[in-house]
Amino acid sequence: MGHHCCSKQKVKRGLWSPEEDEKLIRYITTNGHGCWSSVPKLAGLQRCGKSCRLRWINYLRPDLKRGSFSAQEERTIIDVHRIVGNKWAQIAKYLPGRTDNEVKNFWNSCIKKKLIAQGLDPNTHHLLLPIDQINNNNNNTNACTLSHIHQQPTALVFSSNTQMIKDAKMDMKSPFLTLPPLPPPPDTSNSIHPPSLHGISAIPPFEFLNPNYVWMTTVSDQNQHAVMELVNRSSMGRSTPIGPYQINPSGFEVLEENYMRDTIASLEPRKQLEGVQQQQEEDKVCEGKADNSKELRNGENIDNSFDSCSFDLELEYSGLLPCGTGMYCSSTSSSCIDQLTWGDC
DNA sequence: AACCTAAGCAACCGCGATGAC
DNA sequence: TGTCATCGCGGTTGCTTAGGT
Repeated sequence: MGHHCCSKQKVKRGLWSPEEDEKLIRYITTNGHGCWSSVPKLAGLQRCGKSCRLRWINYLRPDLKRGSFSAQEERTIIDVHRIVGNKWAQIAKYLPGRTDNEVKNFWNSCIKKKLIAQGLDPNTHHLLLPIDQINNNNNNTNACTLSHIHQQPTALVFSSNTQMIKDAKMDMKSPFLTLPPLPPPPDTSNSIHPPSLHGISAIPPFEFLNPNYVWMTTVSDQNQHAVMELVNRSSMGRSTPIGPYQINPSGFEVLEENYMRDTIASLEPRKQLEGVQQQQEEDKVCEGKADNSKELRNGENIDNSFDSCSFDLELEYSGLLPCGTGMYCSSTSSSCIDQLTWGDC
């Protein structure tokens, strides 16, 4: 049985033969596809127009990039998916040479499983399990606990008690340092807008990171907020605050977005930042995402998760990082947070 | 070598959006 | 304004292949 659009035609189904591919390529390269429903007849194919279109878009187009996805592409998919959800066509716009079908298949066969294995909900990108459960599973009961889920490249989950955060500044070389910014889609003039960065709640502003900077985190007692600062490595002590963020079990939340944006813009100006900011006003979806970051995890109100005397600072830091390049190091000493670094150890 | 299983991928299906009439 | 054809997208299916036993 053919498609409804070509049920009257006798059409072939299944895999395309090289001869069929050649016919379709020859026809489209010389004539263009025009009306897809007429393509099979004009090209001499026993296929329906829909099948021809799909074959061309997903496989025969000359600008397609074949082969496995790079770490950067994987990173991009995760980041955009966090914002737009299962909008594969929109995600694919950020990956030149990749099709929505390809992105979708890669997500379902690879990324989705990785995220689940890391205890992250692939739909919401939030934690599936309570942080303490993850810690217990790792059999690490030290007060300064780092739970880098083994062999899982895209997430880092760690917790520490309040006093340590107060006593020590956390110097965390971000795993995103080597990753380039989220590229704009090839054509931003069409109806598909670049995804807004507004409301990204589960991650620090990775796209603005620079190898010359390290993250420093302090905790504000009154507001129960953690303030993240970017500190210039070459002039330690001269910090450039990016925060404040509220750090909650769901991740980071920017409390003063304009402050962050202005500061970041001065550090790492992005060409498309203005467009992104405009889009922030329109992007209701992302507002919802931002609200989600305030929502409960395991039924607890976020405010309640910060005990005034002793709360666990929990950072969910999910982002793409190829296996092996982001080995996470931890010290078990009481001052270990000072020594938490990514990389060489 | 044969069988089984899971992963990866190409293709199909169904539905909503859009535009022409 | 309603109907129909077409397009585009997301979800799903099923085939192929690689790896393990």
